[in-house]
Amino acid sequence: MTDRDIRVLVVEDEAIAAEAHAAYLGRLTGFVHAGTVGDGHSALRALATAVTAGQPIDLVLMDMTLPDLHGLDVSRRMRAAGLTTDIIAITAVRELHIVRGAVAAGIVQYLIKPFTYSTFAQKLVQYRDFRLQLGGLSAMTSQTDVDLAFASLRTPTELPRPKGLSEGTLGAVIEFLKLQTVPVSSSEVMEQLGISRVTARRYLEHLADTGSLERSPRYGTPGRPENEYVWRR
Amino acid sequence: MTDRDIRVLVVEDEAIAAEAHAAYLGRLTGFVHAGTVGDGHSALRALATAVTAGQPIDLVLMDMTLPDLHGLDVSRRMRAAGLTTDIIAITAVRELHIVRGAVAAGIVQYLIKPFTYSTFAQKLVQYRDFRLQLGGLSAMTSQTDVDLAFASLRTPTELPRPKGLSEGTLGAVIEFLKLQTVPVSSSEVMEQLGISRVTARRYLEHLADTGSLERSPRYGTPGRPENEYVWRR
DNA sequence: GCGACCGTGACCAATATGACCGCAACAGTG
DNA sequence: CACTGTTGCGGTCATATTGGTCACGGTCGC
Repeated sequence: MTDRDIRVLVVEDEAIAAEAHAAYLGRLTGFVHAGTVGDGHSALRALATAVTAGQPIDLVLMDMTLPDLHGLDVSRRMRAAGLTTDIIAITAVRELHIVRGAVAAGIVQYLIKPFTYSTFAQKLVQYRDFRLQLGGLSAMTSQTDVDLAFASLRTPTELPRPKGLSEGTLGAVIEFLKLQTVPVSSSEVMEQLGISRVTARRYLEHLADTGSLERSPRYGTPGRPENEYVWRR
Repeated sequence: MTDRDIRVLVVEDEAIAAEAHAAYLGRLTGFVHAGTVGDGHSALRALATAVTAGQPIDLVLMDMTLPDLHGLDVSRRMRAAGLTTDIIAITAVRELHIVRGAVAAGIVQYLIKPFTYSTFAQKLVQYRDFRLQLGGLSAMTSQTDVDLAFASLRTPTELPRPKGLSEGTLGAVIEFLKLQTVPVSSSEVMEQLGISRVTARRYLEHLADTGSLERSPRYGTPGRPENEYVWRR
């Protein structure tokens, strides 16, 4: 299913934005810019011809504010036409009230303008991972497997800093972890940074939950296994 | 938006299962069982009349195997009719290949039969939280807010884990077993994962008891027969 | 003085260890 | 050939050990 690149159609009426999206796409591996259209009806036509040409679109980057139709209407018409193409919505802040309908229309991701390249890349990489995970779904039989696949689509990589964590300490912990080449335990973080083990764990766990850290138990010694952490990339 | 109960329509052709779902619903606060239908066309009719009666359905628990239409078709027709009702799909294991289309049809959750009450409750509570979060979204303006709302809908559920077993170790053991093509013994798991034989056996036995693993004794060598385990697909 | 953040210590949980038990293969004896 | 003791290895259990977890209280800044 995903042994080839993901073909992406950009639906955006502003030429500058459309070019930016295409350029962003070019910087990501696994994606191919399959074309750009400026309004809803053109999008529907383009999707149909792509199917008849044997090169169906896999993903649509759809701006919600189009000259003829609303992006949500385009999505609904796509569904009515039987298309299962995935859609990532691009919307301005003032249109947030349509998030609700977007879920029902089968929109997989939501990008709020203006966005940076890293945000854009993050969302598309998540989508790519989701497809990869679904690709191996034939062998999956459990609720957990499906949950995991869905989760890879909709987990924010950047949680806001919860209560009990301070900016300064968090920065220090991150900085320390980035310098390490081998996994470190909470005790080592405690020693090196001069903070208590409990505090060190608070920050390490938060970073692990948000996906910045890889967490794995360390065995071999008697006693409860100790978690060790590595900075991801 | 969510200052009232969530009205739920059960679409299920087997009477026993339908009753079970309704009963489960009754045990959850914030949900109201708005009716039960046994096939796709009845579902579409019921949804339409609910709208004209001024009491629209908020959520459909849709079995995928229906006597007249496939649940996925019913979902598509709902979208084509302009309904933004949310859908939780209920499916058997052998239908897993339709997960892909389900996303595009705007299906928010996936339940695999047979499921326990706790799994059921977990999914519905997640959905309720999602609605609550969206309800307060009018004042929100950031990408993070939308991400959080979406995440509350699709976070991975951790499988129930009896005492004495840790999340990380269980995951490691499962991962290792999935990679094996031939049955492995507890000693082999011990060596490869660097854990003690006793620990390895605790996890293997648990997985075998819950049905994830096939267990059989291995003879031929001197000494007490050794159990060997295979991941069950 | 109030909230946010961190430390402390008691308690809980998960693991390794080692002694002991059970089972099957093996070898020797009748 | 049958029976029996021996041997070797994995399963089982109790215990020690260590880190994780939680609730509370202190301290610092606003």
